[in-house]
Amino acid sequence: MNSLAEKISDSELEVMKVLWEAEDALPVTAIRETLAERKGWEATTVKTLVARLVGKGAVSQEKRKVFFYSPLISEKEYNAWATGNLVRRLYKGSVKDLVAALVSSDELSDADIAELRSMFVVKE
Amino acid sequence: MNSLAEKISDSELEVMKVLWEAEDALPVTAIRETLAERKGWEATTVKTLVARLVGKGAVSQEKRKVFFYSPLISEKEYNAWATGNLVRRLYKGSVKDLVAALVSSDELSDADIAELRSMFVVKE
DNA sequence: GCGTTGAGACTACACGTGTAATTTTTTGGA
DNA sequence: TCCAAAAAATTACACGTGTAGTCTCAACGC
Repeated sequence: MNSLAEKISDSELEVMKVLWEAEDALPVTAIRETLAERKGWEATTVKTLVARLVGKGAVSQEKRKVFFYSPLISEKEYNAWATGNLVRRLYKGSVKDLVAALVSSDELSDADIAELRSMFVVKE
Repeated sequence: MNSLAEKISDSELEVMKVLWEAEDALPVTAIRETLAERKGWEATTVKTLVARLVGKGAVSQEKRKVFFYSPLISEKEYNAWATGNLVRRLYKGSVKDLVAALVSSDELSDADIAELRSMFVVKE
């Protein structure tokens, strides 16, 4: 997300998720079906969102019989960027502060904590 | 943030930060001065943001000689909520996935990792 | 008492977002 | 070849946000 793609909105993110789940490029009809089911959105709504994502450079379109769309940024990339954003916004850039906040909040189950601990122990 | 306060925008968050840093309620002039310095904002801009925060229930105003403002939600509370949001939005609610993503991205220095590890080891 | 000054209220305005309807263009089948 | 149905483009519209300007009213100093 080297400033290539502008900010992705909540609704747009839902579209990205559909594209990320697919191994291949998808026609808008496929996206639309998934999102009709998942979010109850109308076909034109989905079209609008896809168009905006293309405009933002987050999705590419390829003209076959019909337009096929694929993500230009990966989920990993986007998540890392968005998470970094949060860390900067709320924790002055300190990832440690973020994790500390998570640990000290009630958001984590004991199982979560155990898993985290094992991550850090195992992790070289 | 039991739906008491609606979403706080980026600019509004800057105001909240000023209020969080103060131990006491602040008149708008104080907020304004800090933000003029910090962000270059005009007095009326700050007023607007403060008013919106009051409208959202995130800040209370108290009439003294002049209005004094104090946060109705704490930084901890807000951060926990916003972080939880991110976890839900991007990591299907799995905090572990978030931390795993952080660890496997290049966002963490070795020192960060070491600190995190010690957090988990010490932490009962 | 009256005017100046600063606080607060009201207004502004463009751009992004959520959510679509309507219009136009293709295209495959009769 | 011409039409219907699907795909794409264009248009819509209200609400939130960033960023202020202007108007009004009260209080303090002369």
